[in-house]
Amino acid sequence: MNRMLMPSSRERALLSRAGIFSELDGSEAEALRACSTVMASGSHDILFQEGEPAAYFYSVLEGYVRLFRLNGEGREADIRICEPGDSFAECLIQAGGTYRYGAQSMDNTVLARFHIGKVRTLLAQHPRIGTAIMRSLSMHLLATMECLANDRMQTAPQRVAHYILSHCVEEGPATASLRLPFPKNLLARKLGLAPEALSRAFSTLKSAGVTVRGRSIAVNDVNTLRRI
Amino acid sequence: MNRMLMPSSRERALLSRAGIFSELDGSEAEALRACSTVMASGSHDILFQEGEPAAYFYSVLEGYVRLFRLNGEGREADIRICEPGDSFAECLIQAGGTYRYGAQSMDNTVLARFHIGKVRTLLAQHPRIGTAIMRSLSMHLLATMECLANDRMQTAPQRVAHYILSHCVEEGPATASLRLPFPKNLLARKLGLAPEALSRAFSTLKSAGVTVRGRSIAVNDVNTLRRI
DNA sequence: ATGCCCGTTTGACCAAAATCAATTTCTGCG
DNA sequence: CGCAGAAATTGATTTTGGTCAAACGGGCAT
Repeated sequence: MNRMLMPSSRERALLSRAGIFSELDGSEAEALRACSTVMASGSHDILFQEGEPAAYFYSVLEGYVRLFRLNGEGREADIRICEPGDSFAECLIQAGGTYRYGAQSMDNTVLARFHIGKVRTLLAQHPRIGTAIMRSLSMHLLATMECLANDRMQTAPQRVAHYILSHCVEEGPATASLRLPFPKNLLARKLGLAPEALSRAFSTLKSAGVTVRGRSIAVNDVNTLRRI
Repeated sequence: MNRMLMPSSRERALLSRAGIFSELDGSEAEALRACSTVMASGSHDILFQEGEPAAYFYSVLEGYVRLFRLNGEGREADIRICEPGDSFAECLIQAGGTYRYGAQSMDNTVLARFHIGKVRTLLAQHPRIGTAIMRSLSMHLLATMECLANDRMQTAPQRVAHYILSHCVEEGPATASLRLPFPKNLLARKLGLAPEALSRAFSTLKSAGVTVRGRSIAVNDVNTLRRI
């Protein structure tokens, strides 16, 4: 069930996690904040479904949200897993009408939602808000294009290796590690894999020096992993 | 080899094919035109490669351009096939630096290229140019998300059926047809399939009433095709 | 300590598409 | 009209990942 939280300084601190604020000055951020509310949702809550009229775009403050498409026969595909700081559905500021995909919380989640009509109106007086949205759209577009390219070009072990290499922290001359901030089934969804396939990919990568313990992943030699 | 064409009223007519102009008024369009040049390129010419410093974004006026990613071992993936009216690389206005993918002409092609730095400067005086770019980015993002979802959720025959249904012109009560504006191997690239797989998908769809003759595709019953 | 539930792993089987090769068809040019 | 080259199709095989089922492990409640 979705619940509204009252505006407060805690809310303001939460809102500052939204990436979209990151290059706005005080008055710009205040104007955008005025179009937003902070809300909480429970794990597995549906935020919106494909085809519903689009009133808001969103930013994840805590937790995870998956964006997905259904087909008419019970199948579905994940399109994107949104993490804290990430926004989604802001493309509807310009491409209006209805939501083109569904959104579901995958955890107890706190989000900001921004009223699309109000934000659209703001852009005339605060063009740098438009710039922030343009940057956000650009980053999402590049990330989605990269995801499509990786799906089309790489095997499951290569996709997992690529993910590890992009997210790990180097420690020694060749070692690195990563702690997943979410369960492995969310990583599987992010990479467009079934959980079984992710598991098998990790198993395959053992011979390339990757060790998995729960959500902790350690890499013995990043150069070996780059050659996968 | 890329060649510059001199500004002329023919060039202006060509430029008006760029979708990005479509909702701009006279002075806005003129300002954007001033940042652009029209160029031609031959089939298979590389427009830019991944990693090169990004100076321009582009709009296809005639012909077709593919956007692609290479991996280090000779494999490549098509990310998008751009058709007349389509723009690409405008995400670099905000997400600067270098090109994130390569672009290649797939036909004798005429394009407009827009100087990124000059367009960025224009946005302060002409915020509706920013709005046009935001709209363009939004459409590209939605299209790429849809493509990713279709790749993940649908078989090859379903992807082809979906393409036909989205592009055909209804004729009778249940019949429809389509003439592909490009060779079938470009359709295969667009759908993320090998040409052999596209051929087999068309063959499978024969039993659903789809007839192919060169680039012409006829559908006996769109409702059957919708059920694929 | 035990039981339950959820997440993960493993095994087996199957389907889909890639890949490789060969053949056929189509298009454009001389 | 014939030919060459490219595009498309067809056949066979391999690879990859999905699906289904079962088992295991970890965390939480009793």
